[in-house]
Amino acid sequence: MIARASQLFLPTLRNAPAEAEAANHKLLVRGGFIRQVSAGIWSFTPLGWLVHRKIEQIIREELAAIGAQEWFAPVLTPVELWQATGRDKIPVIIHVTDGQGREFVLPMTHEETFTFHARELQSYRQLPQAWYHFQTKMRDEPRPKGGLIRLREFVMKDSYSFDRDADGLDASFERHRGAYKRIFERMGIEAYDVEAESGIMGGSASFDFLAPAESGENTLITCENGDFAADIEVARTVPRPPELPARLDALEEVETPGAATIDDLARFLSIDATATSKAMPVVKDDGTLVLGLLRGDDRLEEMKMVDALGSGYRPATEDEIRAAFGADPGSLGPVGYDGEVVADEALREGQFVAGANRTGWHLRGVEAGRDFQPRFADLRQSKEGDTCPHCGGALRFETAIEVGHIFKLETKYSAQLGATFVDEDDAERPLVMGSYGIGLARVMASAVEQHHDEHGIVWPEAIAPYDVHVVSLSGAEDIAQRAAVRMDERGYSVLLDDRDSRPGEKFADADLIGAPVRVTAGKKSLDDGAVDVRDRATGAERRVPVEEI
RNA sequence: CGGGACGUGGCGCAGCCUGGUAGCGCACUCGCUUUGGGAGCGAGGGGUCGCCAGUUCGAAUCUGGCCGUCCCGACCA
Repeated sequence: MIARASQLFLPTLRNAPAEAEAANHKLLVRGGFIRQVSAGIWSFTPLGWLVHRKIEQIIREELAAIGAQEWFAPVLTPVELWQATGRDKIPVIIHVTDGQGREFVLPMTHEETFTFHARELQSYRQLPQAWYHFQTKMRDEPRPKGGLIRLREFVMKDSYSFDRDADGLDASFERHRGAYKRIFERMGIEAYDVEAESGIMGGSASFDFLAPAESGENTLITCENGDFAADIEVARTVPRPPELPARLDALEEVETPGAATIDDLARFLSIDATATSKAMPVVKDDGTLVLGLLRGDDRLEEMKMVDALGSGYRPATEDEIRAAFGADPGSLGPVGYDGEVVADEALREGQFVAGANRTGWHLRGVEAGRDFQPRFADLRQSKEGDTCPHCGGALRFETAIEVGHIFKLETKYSAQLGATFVDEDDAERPLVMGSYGIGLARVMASAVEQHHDEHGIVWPEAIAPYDVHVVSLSGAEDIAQRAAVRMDERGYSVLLDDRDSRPGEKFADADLIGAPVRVTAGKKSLDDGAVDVRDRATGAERRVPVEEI
């Protein structure tokens, strides 16, 4: 089909709105793909919806290829279904009440609804099943941001797999993981599947798909040799080896007046920060005080601490610290402390300087196992300078957008909602479930973040709103028309800019809108009976006779 | 929820400090000229200055409250 720009709503802008900061935000608004209605709430214009639908169709095709079946499940969901799983209490869930006082939830994902339907699965003979739909999701985001990156309302593709056992789930999970890789590859989006936190979804394992992008909210770590990729929250990378002074046979007290920070301490003792340790007393949800211990140059990764403690926590107050250690913060250490000590793996080998639990004093030569008995855990946050745990290669740290997340839910939802089946041995068992999401708007944002230049968007072919953008300049309308028809007949989607405006304006809009190929018909090419075909990505242009395009 | 910034026509901005009847660029309408990277001339249209109160003869401008949007943090399938 040939779309005529003169008849379309194509609201391109010369300037981005002042509040736009992220590349996807600026360019999608300027290019006329999206318009904001409220914070985190956007309309897709006809142009933007073309892209959204292309993304949707690629996802649909790849899910069909693994045998998943498309549904359409409602947004309005009786609250009782969510009370059964306890998720009605999640703060970001939006609740509504109808005119008769009935309560509903506007879901952020559809585990409850699909598990409700899965009650109709009766026998292992019907398994496995994989169901999905595209539906609007709602989240009461406290802080929407970054254009399409963090939204209060957005379309998600969410799938749910139902298996009879863990092996079945593993297979379903891997099928989805493979489909996701193909989806992002087809869309021209660089994305990595990395281990992730399961958060409030629960379940036994989960993987994020992270697309490197400047305005992303996650930090992705990748190895230069391509054998490692992880989210910083769970990454276990190799820290720089410590520079330790000569070993001591026994502890040695040293006065360190006024040395309250690791920097002070290292300078005062003329040692490297890697030869020190850092004490982080925290209080668990149950009120227990635990001493976290890190190497001096490391920072605590809070998600890891939660995992290590098996509980939420908060930093201890100064009063609690004095009561437990008898010293001020800044002179705390594990030696002589009678509570639990959780030490980072980096402190397993070697001797470090630690606080002496006596204000203004430290201990040299502190050695785990000899001077204190810690439980070891991975607590440190990966940082620049760490090396790859597989090959020792250099690591790259970059921000990334979470475009997909896949979970092994096991039987969490099926057990709570009574979705059971009868197995081969006549036993009734809960379905073993997985759930798999992709945020379409985030995919669109990622594509723009990864593919743009100073002039506008450079859409990957598979999700471009149009395949070809024909610029019709005055005097060459006929040849432009012929070129458009020819492209159309060859199966390309064509945007024909037949508006009565100046060449510069048309070129600027073509760059902004970002179709992969631009075809210009104007006086220059007219004499040759030709058009100029330009590649949006490279800018390479060549003159081609109309009959040959 | 804490910190910061901003709110003046569709978009970008000035005016506010020092109160006096709202302006610029782009866009829009009409006419003429122009046409390979955001044209020129002429004539026009469009704004409760976020909202509410207060001070004042008079408020876009000063004061108070509220709302909205963006950024940082908290939070985050």
